[in-house]
Parts: sequence; C-alpha cells; structure tokens
Amino acid sequence: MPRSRTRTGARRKTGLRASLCHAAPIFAALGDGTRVRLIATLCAGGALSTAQLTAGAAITRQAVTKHLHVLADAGLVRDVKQGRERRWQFEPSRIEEARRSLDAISQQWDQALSRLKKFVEA
Amino acid sequence: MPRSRTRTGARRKTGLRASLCHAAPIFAALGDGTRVRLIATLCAGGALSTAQLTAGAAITRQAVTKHLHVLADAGLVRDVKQGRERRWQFEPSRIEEARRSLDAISQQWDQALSRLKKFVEA
DNA sequence: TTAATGTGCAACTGTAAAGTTGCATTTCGG
DNA sequence: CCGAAATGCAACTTTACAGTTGCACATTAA
Repeated sequence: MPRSRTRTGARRKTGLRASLCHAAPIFAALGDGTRVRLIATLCAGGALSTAQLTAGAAITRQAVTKHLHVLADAGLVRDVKQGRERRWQFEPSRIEEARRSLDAISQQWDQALSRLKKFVEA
Repeated sequence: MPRSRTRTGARRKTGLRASLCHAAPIFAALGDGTRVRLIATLCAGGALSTAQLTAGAAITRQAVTKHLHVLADAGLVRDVKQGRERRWQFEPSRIEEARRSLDAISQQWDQALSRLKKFVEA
C-alpha cells in the first residue's frame, strides 16, 4: 500500500491524486468489454487456457491473447504455462487497489458535502 | 440498479458479467491520467470552470474540454453554465456503480476460494 | 511418425482517441 | 461601445488500439 512520509517523519495517507494516477492503468485495462468479460470469467476461480477463453468470445484467439496480455500488464491476471497450453488465472490484488481508490473518491466527496453542510448551517 | 427477472418471476441479482459490462465505459473514462486528475480535483467539492481546471494541466484548454466531455458522457461529471463560464462538478453515482462492480468481483473471487477450500478439506 | 491441438510472432488494416491550431461567439467590466 | 476573458467549433496530425490473416513452433495422442 503506497504511503509517503512528511519532512518530520509523520505518517500520512497517500494523496487521492497520486493514488488515482497509480490506479489509472488498472481502470484502462478494465475499460473494455471483452477484457471485463474475461475478468468476470476468470474470477469465478478457474485457471483457463487461451483456447477455452476464446470459446465464447466471437473474436479471434489472437485478439483474446492480446487482451489477456493487456490484463497481465495491468497485473489483473497471471499466466501459467502447462505443457502445450497456457492457463490464465485471476489476480485479485490490483482490483483491491482500484477499489480502495474509488473508496477514496467517495470518502473525499462525502467530506466535501459535510463541510458544505456545516458551512450552510453556520 | 439493474436487475433481471427469471421466467418464474423470481427476483435475482444481476450477473457479474452484465454488471461489469455496464461499468466498462466508466472504467474507460477513469483509465486516463488527465481525467483521473480532473476527477480528483472535482471530488474535493468545488464547481470549477474549464479555465480553472486547465490551470494546472500542462495541456491545452481544448484538450481539457474534450476530457471533460468524455467524463460527462460517462456520467462522472455534470456541467452547469453560469454566465460566460461553464462550471463542472463531480457526480458520484457512477463512481458508486463502479465500486459495486469491483466489490462484486472480489466477492465472486472470495466465494471461489471458499469453495476450493471446502473441496480440499473434503 | 503423423496428424491434430494449442500457441507465439509479425505484418497489415481500419478506426478512434489525444492533442494541436485557428477562428468565431458570448459575456463581463469600464 | 470596446477590449479582455471564457468558450465553442472545426479541421488536421499523430499515435494507439482492436482485430485480422498467415505461418512457424511446440506438444499431445493415436
């Protein structure tokens, strides 16, 4: 979990901006229908081969392979070679990271609203 | 919140796949450093003008405008015309939607893990 | 060994996105 | 009214991406 340190050594939470910029590649990887479908399939638990993942996809195996590489580069998926085939499995850590980023946004927004409310009431 | 109905009329939660496909455009909008920075700025609560948002951005005002339109199309931002300027404000509902999608992924994954554990123990 | 299955790699096409420049338009202030 | 500030719109360049095709390589099964 990314953290920074102030000059005095005091610990503080990483800024929203930095956190979000770090998560942007994850969101980009999730921002495609085909890839999001692959994730939905893989997070059911199985470690499926490229051919198996291509089965329901209406596009070429090579296209699926490219999408899987995009997901792998974003750290959302891991690949394991097994004999002549290559199985892909879901990797949950980056998703958690993205989730925390969205939580941070909501939190920031809620704080802004409560500040506004306090200001109006004063 | 999207829901589907079975033939018998029983209510059930929307499938992970459909939920994620619906959220893909949101993720796509968040998958860019400039846009994510804009969101981080706007969710602090202020309703800022295009010029104000361009100030720290190292790119042209027109480029910022385009990004804001992308965010608006994804429903992440709303614009309000005020005289000669146009102020942009954060719109939290879609972020919540994306958040629920990520939660659903994590949940699905956890369920898969517990099924696996139960299987191993048996 | 042979044929079939599962992949990997490279080249190529078409399209969309990011960013720019130039100019017209609306609006506020003096 | 006039100039400056804030935008809007359109054309254009560059680059990235989704998808395809064609072919070579590895591996398993008969």
